[in-house]
Amino acid sequence: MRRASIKDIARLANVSHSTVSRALRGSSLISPQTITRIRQIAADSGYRPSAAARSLVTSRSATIGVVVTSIADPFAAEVVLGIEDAADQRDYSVILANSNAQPDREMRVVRAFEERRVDGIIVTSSRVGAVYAELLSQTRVPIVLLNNQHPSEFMHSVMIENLAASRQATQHLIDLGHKRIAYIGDRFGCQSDTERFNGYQSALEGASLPIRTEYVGYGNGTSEGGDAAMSELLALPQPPTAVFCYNDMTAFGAMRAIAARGLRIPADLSIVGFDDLFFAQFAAPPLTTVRQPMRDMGRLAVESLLHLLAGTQTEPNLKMPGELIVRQSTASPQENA
Amino acid sequence: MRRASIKDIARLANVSHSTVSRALRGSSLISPQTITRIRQIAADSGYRPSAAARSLVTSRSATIGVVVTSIADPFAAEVVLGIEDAADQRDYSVILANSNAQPDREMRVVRAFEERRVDGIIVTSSRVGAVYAELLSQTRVPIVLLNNQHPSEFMHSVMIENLAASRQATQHLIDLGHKRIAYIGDRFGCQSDTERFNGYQSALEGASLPIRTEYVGYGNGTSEGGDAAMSELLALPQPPTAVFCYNDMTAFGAMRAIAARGLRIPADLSIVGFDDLFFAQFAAPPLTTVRQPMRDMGRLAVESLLHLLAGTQTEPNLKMPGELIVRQSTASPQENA
DNA sequence: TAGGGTCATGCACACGTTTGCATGAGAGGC
DNA sequence: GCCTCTCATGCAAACGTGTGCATGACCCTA
Repeated sequence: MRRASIKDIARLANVSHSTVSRALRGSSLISPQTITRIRQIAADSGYRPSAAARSLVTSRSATIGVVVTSIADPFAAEVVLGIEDAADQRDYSVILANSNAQPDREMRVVRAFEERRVDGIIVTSSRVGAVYAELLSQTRVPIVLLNNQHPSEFMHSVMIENLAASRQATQHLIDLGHKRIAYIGDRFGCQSDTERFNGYQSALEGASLPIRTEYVGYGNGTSEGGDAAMSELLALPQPPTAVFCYNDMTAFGAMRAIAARGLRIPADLSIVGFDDLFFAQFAAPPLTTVRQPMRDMGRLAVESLLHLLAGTQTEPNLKMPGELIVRQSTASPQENA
Repeated sequence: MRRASIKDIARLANVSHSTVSRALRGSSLISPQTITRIRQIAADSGYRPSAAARSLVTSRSATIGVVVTSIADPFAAEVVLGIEDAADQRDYSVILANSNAQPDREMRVVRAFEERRVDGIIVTSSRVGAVYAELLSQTRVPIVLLNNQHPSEFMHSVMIENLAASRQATQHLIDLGHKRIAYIGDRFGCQSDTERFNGYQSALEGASLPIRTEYVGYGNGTSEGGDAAMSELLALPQPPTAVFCYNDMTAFGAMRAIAARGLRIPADLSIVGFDDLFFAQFAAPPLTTVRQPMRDMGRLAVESLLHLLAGTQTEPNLKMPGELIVRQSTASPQENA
């Protein structure tokens, strides 16, 4: 059986379908009694307006498309939670797509978004290159990038304040008395990595500590990468006493490599992560890390997008502050180290 | 500027818009030359068919709605990854909605799905009660429940084989020589909890071990719940030597409670979880647990839904096997225990 | 009582697609 | 040369909603 349409309601109420349309939208053209009467009938018959028909005539879909590399990435999941929450409050729906960092998949995703006429797109932590950025910019849909890894001035963005946060995290290690501080980054050199490395470097320089190239390890943002990079650092003749990691996943891998060699955290080595994933507090020991306000960043991305849609003027490039969360993976270095 | 429509393409190609429609869909009514010519023109002008217009006439939206309690829940995230992957392969899009277990939010979600005329709905790990189930069953959209907590025969479902998996997990502890084995469940007594408890009970009975009520703790599926329940177990005059937890989050909380008292895992206590969340391997020590094939369950839910849509006959209630993953959180009990 | 003004409602078109049916052009058989 | 058949294409309606404009009822004023 067909779903009830606006015309069915009109027949039941002995009015024209335009009156029903206006009544349901609360138009001031319709008398209050008619409005309540029609609304009652609509509710009784379980009427649901067709979003497709509406968007066909209004050319707005009340839908935003969200691209993540993988929703199984806890960072992305938290961001999407914030996005969906903010979208829901404004009666927007969220279409989710995983890119898996596969170029062909990215293409399909954008195409699907265009066909569905999403009102806007939010892309989180994209690592895909210039080609994709160009593709995105060609589509006429407003776009907000969240922690994007390819700077592009013409788009709106929400970013974490990488430099200041990394400097603070490194300073924390310096304050504890560490002098041999390593950094495990992301070998693909995305923007976050560059900025976090700069913060690390800046803190060391501020403390007149040397930047030793052998203390700069290269992971890939995953635990495996952190494990491998940490293993190399530990094989050095004079290993570091503290390590600042590009992100928590890298830190988890590093911690595993440390434990595998029978070393203790923080007695033998201090570790600092970045993100404050939910699991950071359950690591052994609980991980000192920089908290990214992931949900708020998601919410902010939605607000930024809606401003873009409404045409209201706003700051296009938003920076959110990170917050250092000190737990038990950091301590002063041992005397004999 | 308006997006190019099928009529714009028709004008460019000097044909009627119906010919364009058929050509793009590859109808055999249109000559091959015309098809390639029209497709070329459409590609050149960046034409994207309007999903809204199409779904208006076909009354199919190529969209499935997914309800999760929270996408930040790692279990839900993995499931959704599988869902989105399978959906993408069939050219379906996924609309994601978080219920946060709030009844009013549930209502809004279902309403939004109905308005968007989703072809089907997948609900994962729903804990909401009979009212919601009734609401769901009233909507005429096909529904597949994944690890649902309220048995309802009339709907399709994908479930983990709780009983067998729990029995196996408990048997693993029995095989290690444990005799005082506790279970930390979910106080809200959802279906998964009941089934897992039954598996635990069945294994103990098989080994002629007594079921001691003081060894049945009540968490709530979160780490806090596990922490509290474990604390009570440890306060017993004769604490257990092994604990089987309702899920990994509960196990993480239990491990924290154990560590807080200076006890060691697995020397003093063995712990088994359920889910095999990504983080289980990084716990201290890495957690022995039952793996749920979360992504495959998500994929299967999509296939089940599409069968439902196509009207093809299939098994409505699918059960997936769990797999015991033995890591380092379980060992034989100490002699003096 | 005629005219103007306000208010509530209806008419008809538009949005972009799919699809049943009609149409027109050839080709082939008688 | 006419009829029929096939093949490629066009016409027009339909899906469900929003909205500019017209319409009709009613009231008020002169």
